[in-house]
Amino acid sequence: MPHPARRRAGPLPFITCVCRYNTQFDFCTPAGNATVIDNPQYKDRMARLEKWRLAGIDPYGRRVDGLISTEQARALHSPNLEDTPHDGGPQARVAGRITLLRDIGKLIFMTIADSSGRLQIGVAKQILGEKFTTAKLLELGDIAWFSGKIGHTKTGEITLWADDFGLATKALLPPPEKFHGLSDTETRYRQRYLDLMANPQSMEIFLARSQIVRDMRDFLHARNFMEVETPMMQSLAGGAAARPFTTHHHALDTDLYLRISPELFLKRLLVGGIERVFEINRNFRNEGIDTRHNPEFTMLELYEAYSDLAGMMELTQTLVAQLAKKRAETLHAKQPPPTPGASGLPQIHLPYGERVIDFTPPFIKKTYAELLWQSAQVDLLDPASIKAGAARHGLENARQADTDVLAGELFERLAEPALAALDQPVFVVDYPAGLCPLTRRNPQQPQLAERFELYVAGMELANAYTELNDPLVQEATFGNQLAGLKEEDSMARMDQDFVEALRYGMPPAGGLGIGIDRLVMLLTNCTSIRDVVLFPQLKPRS
RNA sequence: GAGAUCGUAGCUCAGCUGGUAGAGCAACAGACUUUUAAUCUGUGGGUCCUGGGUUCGAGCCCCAGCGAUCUCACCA
Repeated sequence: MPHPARRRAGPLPFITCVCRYNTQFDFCTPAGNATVIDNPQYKDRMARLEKWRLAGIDPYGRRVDGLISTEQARALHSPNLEDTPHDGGPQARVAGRITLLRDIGKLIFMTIADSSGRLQIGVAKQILGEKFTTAKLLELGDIAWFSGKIGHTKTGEITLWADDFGLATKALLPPPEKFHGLSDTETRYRQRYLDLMANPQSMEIFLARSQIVRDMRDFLHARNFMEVETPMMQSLAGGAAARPFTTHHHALDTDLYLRISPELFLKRLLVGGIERVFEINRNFRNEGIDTRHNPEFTMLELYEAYSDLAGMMELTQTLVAQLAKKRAETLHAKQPPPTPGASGLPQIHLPYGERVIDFTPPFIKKTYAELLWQSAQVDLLDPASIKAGAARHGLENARQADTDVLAGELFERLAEPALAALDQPVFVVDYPAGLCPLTRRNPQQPQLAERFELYVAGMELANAYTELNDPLVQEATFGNQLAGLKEEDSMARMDQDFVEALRYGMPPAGGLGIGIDRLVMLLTNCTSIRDVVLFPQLKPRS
């Protein structure tokens, strides 16, 4: 089986060899990396590495059996200190990175960190015997395992008294400063591993993110949704309005786009008979980067046959409130809630930046028209009023542009800031139809579409609608878009295959998208998306 | 795209009106059997982001560039 050629990025020189699959692999040597060579502590640690080798120990060890987490080890100690002897309760074996080291002669206290937390290790010459000399070689940043009895010190710190240990991995570069951690934002993002090892708060955010996504999947599976994966490389980037990234497939000699939305493929699955379907995965949009936008971001998108906007609203509210409740309980286990429940009803409060968001359902519901009227004194259903409002507020394209587009601009400029001031999630409903080419229109008021967006702290968190399943209307809408918009706006590209799928019949359905990164931001009190994306996109270092 | 702020030791940060580059942690040498950011004694460590300019003299002032953060703009 042929292997794809792999190349490691970076400024290092490459040595190319031919492996037995007759495929070229590149390996980089550390020799060319000036920043490493110039670091004097690197040389000191290289010397230490040799000492391990001279002691007959491979500084890059192998598998370690019988490990428990530091959290489990800690739990082996009885809650009452006196019930476990200070110098020896149950036997345990733990492993982790050495984050603190206090050498006081014939006794060394180390603090090791694993993904569950931290634990103090007592390394005493009296207990460890001859191996103590080797243990003295351990330094900050090394990864090691320790066996011993769980006890405590006279100050009450739960401690594993090591009777055996091993070096798992030697660290050749020093870890970040032990007390202040790593605060340089650029290094935190570019070398996230340093952030994770030095800043427990950062680790906690990504653990929380993982838990949130997992709970979301559980929630959807409980409602009989089926998870799927649809193409990320599409020959037409549809389902949203955004500039796509372009790439090229050599064998097919064809340009492809990274998807900006999975929508049109998920709806094809509705046609195929998958009645409840969801996907949690990346979308890619070639647009600006700021505290709320990363070029690749994770979306939950789901479709439910025989449902509609109201169904999506119930699902969204239940899901978001449930996730927020769990998060609040986690936080409140550590510290009391920011505000006490006022009315005796269960309250779900989470801190966000300077304020506290109340996720207690039901969420507020406001119509697009009423928000537009309050903020811009414009009547959504009166084109003349919109035109006048656009002119009044100095929109450049007030004369020629479509009134729904103008209303959308006024809404973003004037109504969204007002939404940002609210400390509760808000459903904005009844969007102008011209802004919703994939949405079913309101039968009573055809100018409006059956769509909502959920705003929290001024962020668009969710977007949902009653799906348009009439192929004739869909084709006409695509056609109108095609006529009116620029080439680079991908909604303007007619997806004939999708329209054909609709002709076979797509059940009436509700559809929903939730921005996972933004949801995690809200639930973990992060005001920048870069703090909830492990490796956010930054400019390459020159 | 515009503005503001920032870039100094491995890390966290000082640096006065422009006058020989500083601290803590980390490192190195040593002491220490209950520490908790251990402590104590001693030592070494710098492309002050890069390139120009002004000046007798620039970490500091000026210009340009690179990178970052935030705000605004763009983004249905």
